[in-house]
Amino acid sequence: MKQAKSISSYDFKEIEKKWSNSFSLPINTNSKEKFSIVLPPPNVTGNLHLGHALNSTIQDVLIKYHYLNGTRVRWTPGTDHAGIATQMLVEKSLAEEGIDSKNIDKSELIAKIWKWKDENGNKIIHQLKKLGLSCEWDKAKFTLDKDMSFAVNEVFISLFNEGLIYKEKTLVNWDPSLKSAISDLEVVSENKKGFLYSFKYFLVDSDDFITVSTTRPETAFGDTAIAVNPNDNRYKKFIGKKVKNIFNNKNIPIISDTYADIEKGSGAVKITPGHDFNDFEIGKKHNLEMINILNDDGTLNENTGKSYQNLTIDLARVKILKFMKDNEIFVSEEEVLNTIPKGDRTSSVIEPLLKDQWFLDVKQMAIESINAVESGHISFKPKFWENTFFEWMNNIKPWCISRQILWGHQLPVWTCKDNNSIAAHDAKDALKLYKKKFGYEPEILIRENDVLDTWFSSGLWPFSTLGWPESTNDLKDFFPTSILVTGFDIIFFWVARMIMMSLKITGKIPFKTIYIHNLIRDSKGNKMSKTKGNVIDPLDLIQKYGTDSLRFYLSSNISPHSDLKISDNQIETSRNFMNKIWNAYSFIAINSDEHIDENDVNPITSCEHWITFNFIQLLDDYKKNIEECEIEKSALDLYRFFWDKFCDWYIEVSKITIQKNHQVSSTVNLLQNIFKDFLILLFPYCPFLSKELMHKLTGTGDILSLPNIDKYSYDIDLCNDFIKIKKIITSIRSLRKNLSIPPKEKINIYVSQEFKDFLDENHNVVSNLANVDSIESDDNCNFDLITNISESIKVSIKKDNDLNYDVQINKLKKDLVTLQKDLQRSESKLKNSKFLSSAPEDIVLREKRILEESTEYIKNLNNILKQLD
RNA sequence: GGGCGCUUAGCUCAGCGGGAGAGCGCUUCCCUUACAAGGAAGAUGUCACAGGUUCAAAUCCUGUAGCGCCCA
Repeated sequence: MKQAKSISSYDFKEIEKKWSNSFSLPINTNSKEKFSIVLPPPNVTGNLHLGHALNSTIQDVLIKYHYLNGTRVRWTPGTDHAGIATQMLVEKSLAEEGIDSKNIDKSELIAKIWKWKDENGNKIIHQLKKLGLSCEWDKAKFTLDKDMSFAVNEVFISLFNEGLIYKEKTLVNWDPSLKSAISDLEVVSENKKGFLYSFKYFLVDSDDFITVSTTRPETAFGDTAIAVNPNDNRYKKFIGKKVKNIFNNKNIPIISDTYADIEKGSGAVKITPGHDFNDFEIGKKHNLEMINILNDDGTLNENTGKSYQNLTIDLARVKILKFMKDNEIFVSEEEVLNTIPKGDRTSSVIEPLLKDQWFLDVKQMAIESINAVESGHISFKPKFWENTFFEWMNNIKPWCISRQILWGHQLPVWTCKDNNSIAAHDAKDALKLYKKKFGYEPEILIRENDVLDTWFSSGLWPFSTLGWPESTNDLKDFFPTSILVTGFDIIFFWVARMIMMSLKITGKIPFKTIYIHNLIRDSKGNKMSKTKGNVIDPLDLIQKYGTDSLRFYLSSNISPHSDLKISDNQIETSRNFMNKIWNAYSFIAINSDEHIDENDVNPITSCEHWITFNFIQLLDDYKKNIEECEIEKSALDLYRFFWDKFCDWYIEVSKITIQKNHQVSSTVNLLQNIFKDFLILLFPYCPFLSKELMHKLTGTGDILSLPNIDKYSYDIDLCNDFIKIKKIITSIRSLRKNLSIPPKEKINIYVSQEFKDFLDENHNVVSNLANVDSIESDDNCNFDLITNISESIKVSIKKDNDLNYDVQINKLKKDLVTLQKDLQRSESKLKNSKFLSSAPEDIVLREKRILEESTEYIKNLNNILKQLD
């Protein structure tokens, strides 16, 4: 062995510092193949969390792999303006300074939000960059960029002109703290203990009454009917009559509708069309009056009378219950679990409220999206997510796209006094178009104040980021994109809307594959949340274990069926793997000259043939798995190949070859080459370590294409020889262990003459790796042996009375039992004529082989055991 | 209430029609000159339960139970 060079130890921090920001990929100009991804834009308010790390690592593995495979790749990053979240955040920080945002001029507040964005909005991008991603950072977009906004307007105008975007006064989800409408998707249900109150409505001029139940007694001010089921014998006689609503002094009708469930409660239900989505439908059907009883901030309004006006709902509820009791119409209260709708951003209780809002009719777009998935033009991976997608798309409702907040894309709609509206890019255009459309000059055109739902602009992301509506080369080359990688939580919010928008606006699918990955949970399986205080910061993990370790951990532990429970142990396993690779490089470095000859890769020893064969196999599986997006399988293959094969056997055998053989250059060259090519395969997963070691090995950190596999060759017979050698080495070590022979003590072993001839050629390997002195034939030996036997390999050492054979005997006995089971199974299978006629030939042959081998094996084992007893 | 997913070694999870696997943990031995973040040799399972299909089921089908998620 050559003189040891000074070898540093694995220090990921140094490596990461050295190679940070060096992962932009040169363009594969010659390729016609294209592979493109758009990064799900994180919110500008965001901080890097493990979900981002997982999400972007998956994409990075795919991008780097496809790049190495010679494809032209494009990965566009960017950020989302996150309307509600960002505005709330800025308002909160203003409040901390003692400034109430309500007292600030609108344009001033918008300016403050922009200032915040300019100062803090790139934080998440900087954090993402730490991961070593091959995004095209210089092409990063922000959803409020000029060109993105232009695209938004363009889409809006087109949908508006088609009549799909319209304004309607209807019941919407109203967030009283935001004073804005939100979409049904942004409402989350929360279970909470509450009460179901029952009270009486007396019929007009009668002592008869109907009992109704509600969890929201204060809405009685808005009750405009009582519904009973037409088949309910108790109430049939009341249908068409009226009850007196003493809360709003109206006589309200008793209507007949199957909506009232005979079995439920009293069977009669109060109808509040102004504050309940179901009741709203009933109200429309029966032409009922709709009374709004709430102010925009959620307090009661003038329609509830002076003594209730401006009370909060909680206070009003207490008061109205007292009123019911005082007036002897209160019947009962019962504790129940009810679902409270809350805003996903604000956690405020959401009120259904009658409001003028803008909607996008997505029904037809949804049908076309379903078709695209059903026909296989777009496919989900794992496929079962398609069901979730279909379920939602089949029940889709018009999308409320207007928000009464400041931060976002202002609706490009101008309205005249006479309520005619026109959509346009700017006021000048609007005027021109208005005249053209309506045939006269409007008195004054006023732009809508509302801004669009944030998801409207992100719905255009796959094509707007590539330059649409301009017909750019990027759009031509990289749209539709190849794959979308995202979490299941935004299938409805984002994925579905991108599909709808893309099909509608461009006539093309936005992406061919949707790769849905799961969540990352804490080690106990709990969802990470700030309130629980169990959030693990990926940057902390990077600090502790290194970026490559985190990336390798994440990409090798994805599971399509279950969430990923973060585990320090497993990250450590990845870190150990990095260290192993580093150290293997040290070994190679110590034993190699300055340069590597990339063409000298002819295997000589059986081990070299074997490792070459295995590397070719690895590359094959690796490509197949990544192309199927099963990056965790490739990661595991890399691990197994490198640790179990490359290090445990190939390096160990190479040591012997290098030590014993003076002509080592071919050995070292092959070692270097396979290691170098392994680094290429590692690169998509662990870019820092790969680049560093590539740099050390070749003098350049360039990793530009997948290994050229054609230069490798192997002889399968020699591969099989090495498998035999491995087995005998293991067998000797096992025997040594079972007999408690110290590892350092050299032993003589005895094998069959035939096997001895085979081993002679490989004497060095066996004697070194099993610490064997001599290998003799057992044919004519005149003393007792103790034997280890496995499959066709039998190895013995001389019996020595100082040794204890019990462990070995027990092992052999145990083996015997297992073998007898195997034998029985094979026998019964082969006796079965149906098995012989139905099973495929290779299975039958294998069964026959097992039978033969285990028979022979058992015979030998029995003989040996007999001798030992 | 509707839908989806899961149940395999002590723990975390692969495998998804033909001889039960990995990592961590565990046992024993070894600081052997790439690596103790390491090496060697091991132990460990009615593959949730019950039926069915099949020559053959952890794997496919049906049902049951438990856990989790989504929608209402």
